[in-house]
Amino acid sequence: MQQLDVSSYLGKLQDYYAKERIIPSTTQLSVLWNGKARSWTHRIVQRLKEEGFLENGPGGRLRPGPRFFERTVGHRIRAGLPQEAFDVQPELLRIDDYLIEKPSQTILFPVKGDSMIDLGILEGDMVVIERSDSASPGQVVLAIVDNEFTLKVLARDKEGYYLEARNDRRSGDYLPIRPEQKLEIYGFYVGLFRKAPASRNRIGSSRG
Amino acid sequence: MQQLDVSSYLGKLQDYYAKERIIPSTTQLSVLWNGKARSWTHRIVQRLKEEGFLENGPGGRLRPGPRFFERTVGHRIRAGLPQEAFDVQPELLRIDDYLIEKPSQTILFPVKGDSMIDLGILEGDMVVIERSDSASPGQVVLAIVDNEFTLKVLARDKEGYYLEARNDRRSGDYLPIRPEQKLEIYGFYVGLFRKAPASRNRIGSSRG
DNA sequence: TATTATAGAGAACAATCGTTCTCTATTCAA
DNA sequence: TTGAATAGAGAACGATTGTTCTCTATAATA
Repeated sequence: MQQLDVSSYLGKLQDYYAKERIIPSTTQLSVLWNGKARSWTHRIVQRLKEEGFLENGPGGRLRPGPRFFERTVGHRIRAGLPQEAFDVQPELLRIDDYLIEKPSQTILFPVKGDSMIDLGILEGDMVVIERSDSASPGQVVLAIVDNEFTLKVLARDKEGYYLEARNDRRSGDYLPIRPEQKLEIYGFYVGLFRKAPASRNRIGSSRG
Repeated sequence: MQQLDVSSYLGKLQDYYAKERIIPSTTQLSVLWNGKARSWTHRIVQRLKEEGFLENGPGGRLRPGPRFFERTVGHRIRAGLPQEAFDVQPELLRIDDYLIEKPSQTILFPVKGDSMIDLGILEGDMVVIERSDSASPGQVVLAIVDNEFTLKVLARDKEGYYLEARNDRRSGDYLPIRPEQKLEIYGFYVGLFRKAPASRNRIGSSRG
């Protein structure tokens, strides 16, 4: 009548995955889980699948399921915290996987200037751009204007497509850009990442 | 005498992996690469291994190699010609390595609220936190207040340490937090990443 | 023209795969 | 004490695996 404690098996598997980046086969899992029989291993795998930690990819191979990357902060470090503040282990999740859907059509771009600051896009950020010739109004796009790349919001009115900045405080400096002929779009914005410069963090604690 | 263009094969494989989170078997790769013979597929895989895009994990299975997650970084100025990428080698970057220095001491944390919006940290962003019990004034820290995690700027005055928000427009809503006893710091902010929700992108092109 | 590398087909190998079956212990609750 | 669930062993299945052969056809080079 007791519950099968699947978590110790899962823990070992997660550690293995963090190191090898592969879900092992049943045979190898048996070894990893202290040499149990393959049939038994298979049964545990079934449980992990039912609970969403594993799933079958194409070809019957195992792969991480949606819950595989979960881990609770409280459990690991602060048992006292009642809050279910679960986070994600960076060893398990690749940020890359999270941000990029079509690697072959994705390019990273460093952001210049503060024209998109209202969308939380700062100078020095790296934006993730998915290549595309076209986009919809309202989308953030990387366009080519005067032989330079520029990140702006695509907009449209009766006169056609144009580009808008997103910086209310300096809206006078960033007037809408209307192309002379064709508006050339290079791709659209799908995400960004930012490394906080140690220096920027330390800039005084006084607020304007 | 011509070079085998392995990059188109690699691109398809990278796209597949981004979707399925598995490197397929030789047989499946043959299908993915437009139905080539298994022996030929195997030869291409060998090349990808030589170049560091793939490698053999335990059990002979394929897994992503060290170069598999490299992404190209564009530069601001567009090279004069419509065709980019001639003999100039593009700069490559691995997002995970860029953001995370100490994986075992790093956690990812989802941002709640807009209290740090002036630093470009928005609701729904994932912040990269490096564990530490202490921090310097001016640093952005993840602290524990009232049994909840909160991301704020660490500050200090004659009365001691306290936490500040960074939201000028709603500064009245985010008053400095002064702990009753000890200020408990969980770690400090080293970066963030953000996936642009498709819906957020489409929110109208009109500006307040 | 002869040569060489690319691009591909097809067969064959032992090894491993996931899965299913039947058979024991052990443990715990009714 | 009985029954049922857990925990595990072991054998066996056909399918798929990675790999290695040998054999063509094409295309570019020397």
